[in-house]
Amino acid sequence: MQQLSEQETIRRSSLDKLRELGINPYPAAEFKVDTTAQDIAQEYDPEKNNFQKITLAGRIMSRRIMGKASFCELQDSTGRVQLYINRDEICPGEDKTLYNDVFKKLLDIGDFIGVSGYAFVTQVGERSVHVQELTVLSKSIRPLPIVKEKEGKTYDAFTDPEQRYRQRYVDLVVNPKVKDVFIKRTQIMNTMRSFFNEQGYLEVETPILQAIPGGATARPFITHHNALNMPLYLRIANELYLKRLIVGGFDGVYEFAKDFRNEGMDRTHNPEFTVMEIYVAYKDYHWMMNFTEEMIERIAHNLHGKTEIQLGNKNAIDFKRPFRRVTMYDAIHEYTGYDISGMTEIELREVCDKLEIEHDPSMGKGKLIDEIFGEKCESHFIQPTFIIDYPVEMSPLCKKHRENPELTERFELMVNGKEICNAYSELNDPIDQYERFKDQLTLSEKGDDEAMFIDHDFVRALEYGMPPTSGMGIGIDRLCMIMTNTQSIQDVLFFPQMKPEVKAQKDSIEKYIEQGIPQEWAQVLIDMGHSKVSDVCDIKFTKLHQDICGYNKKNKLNLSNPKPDEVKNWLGQ
RNA sequence: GAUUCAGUAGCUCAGCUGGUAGAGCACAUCCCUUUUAAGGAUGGGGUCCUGGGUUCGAACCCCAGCUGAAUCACCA
Repeated sequence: MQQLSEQETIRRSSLDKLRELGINPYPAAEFKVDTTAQDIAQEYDPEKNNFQKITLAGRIMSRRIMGKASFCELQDSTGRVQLYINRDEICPGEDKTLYNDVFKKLLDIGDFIGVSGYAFVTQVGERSVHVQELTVLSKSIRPLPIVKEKEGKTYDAFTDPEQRYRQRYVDLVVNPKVKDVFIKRTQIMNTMRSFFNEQGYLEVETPILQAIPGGATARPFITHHNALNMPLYLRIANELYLKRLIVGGFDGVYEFAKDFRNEGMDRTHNPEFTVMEIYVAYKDYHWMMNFTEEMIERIAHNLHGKTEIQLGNKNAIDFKRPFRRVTMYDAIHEYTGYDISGMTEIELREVCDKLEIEHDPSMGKGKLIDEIFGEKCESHFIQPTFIIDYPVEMSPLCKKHRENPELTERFELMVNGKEICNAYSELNDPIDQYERFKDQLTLSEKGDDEAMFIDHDFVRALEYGMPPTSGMGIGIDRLCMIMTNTQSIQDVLFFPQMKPEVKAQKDSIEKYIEQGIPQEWAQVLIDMGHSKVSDVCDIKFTKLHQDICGYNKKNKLNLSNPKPDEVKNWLGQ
């Protein structure tokens, strides 16, 4: 057990004292709440004299204790409300324990309480609840960081990103704005759901553990199934499974899917992330562009009541339909001056050299074009723009362009210089699909470690016949970042991936005793922060003797100090 | 993976040129009151990230490491 801080020790002793008073600090019974902080803030009207018999519950977030009357702030899921607590009101009889001891001494910031009483307005004009009954609902034995605010200025904010992400529960309690982002995230997903459901499309679930990680180009996470004794991969996409369902006869299917990619982490990448993919039969990518526009416009509108969204303090983005549409070749022409249509791989390499774009022999035509676009064009598309008609090499699951076999019927939606959607007229020609998979195999042999695997079962499904279909995938996390104006993917994920918290390896007390150190002193050594017997033995016995005697005195342990020679013996020196 | 910056009390942070570790909030004891990041008095609380080095002396300088952040690279 780690050494407790003074504040933690005090809270634990408060816990015991509550029990001695016959108060269960963790009661089991339901506590019936009928009012929230928000109700009082929005609907309480002193003239109407409403909210005169109410019960609410939450955490104590601040206290101002005075003689026989106190104020504290109660925070529930909707916000905060001030409570006025009067000694003689909550303790009508002779026994003032509930106020003097329980409220004033044994309760702390962070504790959950339930209160009953009536709403009123204080002399300073703040809407408050006059408490008549107080119930302890749950004791907090670890102090919360205290954030205070006055006139819009925040004091002592809980800001350390590492702690905020690792202990999101604390972040949520003390930084109320954090909650808003996550509420909006759910609103965004709900808007999409109802948009799809209105059209009669079916929300489905497909496997996360896949024998062949398909549907995208990325390095997967690998795991192992013991009973089958075979490797399984966490999905990098769900595309191939959703298309199988279109083969099976659904007209429209969609899934909000957690995908996993074994790649770097940064402001826009988390190893697990959420993608929504939708597939609709008998449609093409033109239809899908219109559909996507309508969806995005509706999301923006439902969230903000308008289609314009301020990003940071520079770009305002307008999601009003229609979005601009630019072919990839035109985009490259626009920003580099080169017309690359019809160019061979060798010519493309020359263009890359002139533009000072790095390339290596493993890159095919598609990858080269992708590099040029990514390097020179992508960042320019701030307002929502569909980039359409990608080269065939970089889109192995996409149908060839109806007019130009070098291209595919694909679009990506760029917003604020970042891609958020990807969509195709889906490739449904099984023979073409098989050939494209084989091309991927060649790429992989050339050294591209992200090229796709061949999914023979998927080809078999296509052989049975898939109707013309258009599909679209959208990164929910990045969409949320744009829609909530946040800069980091960690801000839209409750629990972003972190490096594990490092815990020093500790030897147990038994190991100290085995070494020959008496139990009481072994405990002292552990309390002093020594974690390894071997390390302790390396300390000079004279120094250690001084240290432990000092510790004994300082902490008033009342142990009788050992002699230096005894310490020497413990350590085997 | 590279570069830069950072790590001091429960939280936010100060600590000058190397010389006895500080403030506000939180906590404890007390005073007082329908108060507003309440106020007043007193008090407790520290592995100055870790390990080496330089020095009479290191929170501070040097080296190495750990952790985090930002930027870049990788990655749709």
